[in-house]
Amino acid sequence: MERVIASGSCVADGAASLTELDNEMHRESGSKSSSGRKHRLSAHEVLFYEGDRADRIYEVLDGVMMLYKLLPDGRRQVVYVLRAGDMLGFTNHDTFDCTAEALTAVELQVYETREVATSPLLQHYVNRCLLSQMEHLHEHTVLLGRKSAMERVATFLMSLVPDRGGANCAGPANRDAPDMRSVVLSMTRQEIADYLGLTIETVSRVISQLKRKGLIKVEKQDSIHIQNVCGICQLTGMH
Amino acid sequence: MERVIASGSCVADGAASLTELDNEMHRESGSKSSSGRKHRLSAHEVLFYEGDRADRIYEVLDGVMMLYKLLPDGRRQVVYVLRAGDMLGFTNHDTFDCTAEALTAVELQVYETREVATSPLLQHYVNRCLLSQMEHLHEHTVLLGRKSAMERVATFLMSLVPDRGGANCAGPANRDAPDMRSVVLSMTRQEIADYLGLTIETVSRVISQLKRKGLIKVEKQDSIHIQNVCGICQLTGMH
DNA sequence: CCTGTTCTTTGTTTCAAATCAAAAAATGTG
DNA sequence: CACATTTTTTGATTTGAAACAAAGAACAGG
Repeated sequence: MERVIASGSCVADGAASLTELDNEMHRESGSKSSSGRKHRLSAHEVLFYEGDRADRIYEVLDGVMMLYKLLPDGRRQVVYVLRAGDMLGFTNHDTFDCTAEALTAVELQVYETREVATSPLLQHYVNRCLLSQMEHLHEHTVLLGRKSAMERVATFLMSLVPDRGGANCAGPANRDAPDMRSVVLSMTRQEIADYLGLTIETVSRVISQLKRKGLIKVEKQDSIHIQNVCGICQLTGMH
Repeated sequence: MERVIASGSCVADGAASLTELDNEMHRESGSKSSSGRKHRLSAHEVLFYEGDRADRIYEVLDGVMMLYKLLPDGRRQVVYVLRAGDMLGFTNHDTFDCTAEALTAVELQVYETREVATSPLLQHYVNRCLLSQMEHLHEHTVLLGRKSAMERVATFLMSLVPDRGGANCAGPANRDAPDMRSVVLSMTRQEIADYLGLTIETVSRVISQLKRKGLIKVEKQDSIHIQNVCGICQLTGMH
């Protein structure tokens, strides 16, 4: 992945299949009138660029996306990671303030802006998403402003453990044996680094440290087995 | 100011005077039915603590407030600075996720949660605020994750220059001679440090550097004369 | 106006993470 | 499956900001 400092260009239009029924992933208010189109992205495809005209909002039905911003010299900061149920694309202005890129293959529900304005149900759901994102951003602000590299990585890992790091966790995942969980990162080391405000080398080193301490086991690059959830949790700086 | 790691306790109830008319500071949709109460805080008074039950939301009519979070060991991160027109207190849950403290004397408009639910006008305004805060948090995330100390302070100063750092700037302020502006910080060095993810010493040193370079002049502790807006702007990392 | 307190600045030292460099794994492709 | 490419890991060194320390300014209150 080259770190181009591009901008402009827009949605890579894909198969806009009119899909069956609203998936039951919504924790909130059952069905949300499945009038809209669906949109599919493959991994690392860009949905929209910062500065593009904003005319629709999206709900992640499946897969993982990220929002990021670039500085002119190429430094990147991932500002948000979106998973099933999360919404993206809302803005105060008529342009997007971040670039949205798929981390994995992604399925999206597409809503027109006016569609949101007319549906109170949808509006309510969008609002819930906004508030939940805001809260998460507050938490992430603390991470970036005040936590050590080890604390950042530990916090990141905990956020992937179902029912431990808030709502935003990776898929179904196994919650069988206590203190023995597997999490799927869905991000490269570089993406994790750009999310946690670190370098790729530091992320790698911290993961190695945790491995050496026996707290985690790296199954695949992308998949980490957390041997000791409590141990990791102690390292987040929050306990 | 001692850095207590307290929590609990609640709103220091003050003079809930029923005030005249809606102030005309609202850029949005003229009058917002001035049914509500007003609330006044003096500098460094806490409006609510993280974890307190959330039952009302507030609009800053005058003065400056901050939202912050504490880690158990006392590290603090200021996650947002609120000025006239900004709203605070909305949450996904029934508790606040941050502590809200006045940086200066503050006047607030108080809205009951149900009040917001019933007024479409108010709801619309709250939404605009949410989106604008979100956008600002994204920008601040980049600052905390990727910018140097110098870039952080320069960005902070620019945010206080009217019509240069987005909406969130200090009061009316003078926009007379080009390239000659005075900004009021409304924050101590410690508060700035906790906002920018730095230490008080680093903030002080960077300000001294800017002083030596002749880009700024410190009038009072709290008030900085920006001699060369372009110069500071070049240092934000965004140009 | 003096006096204690708090806040800010400046100097010195330390350290965690960045940078630079290169080997080792993993991944993809003809 | 061998080869080229990308990603990750590990090592050595540098560096920017933190931590520690202390002097100097600003401020509050009697």
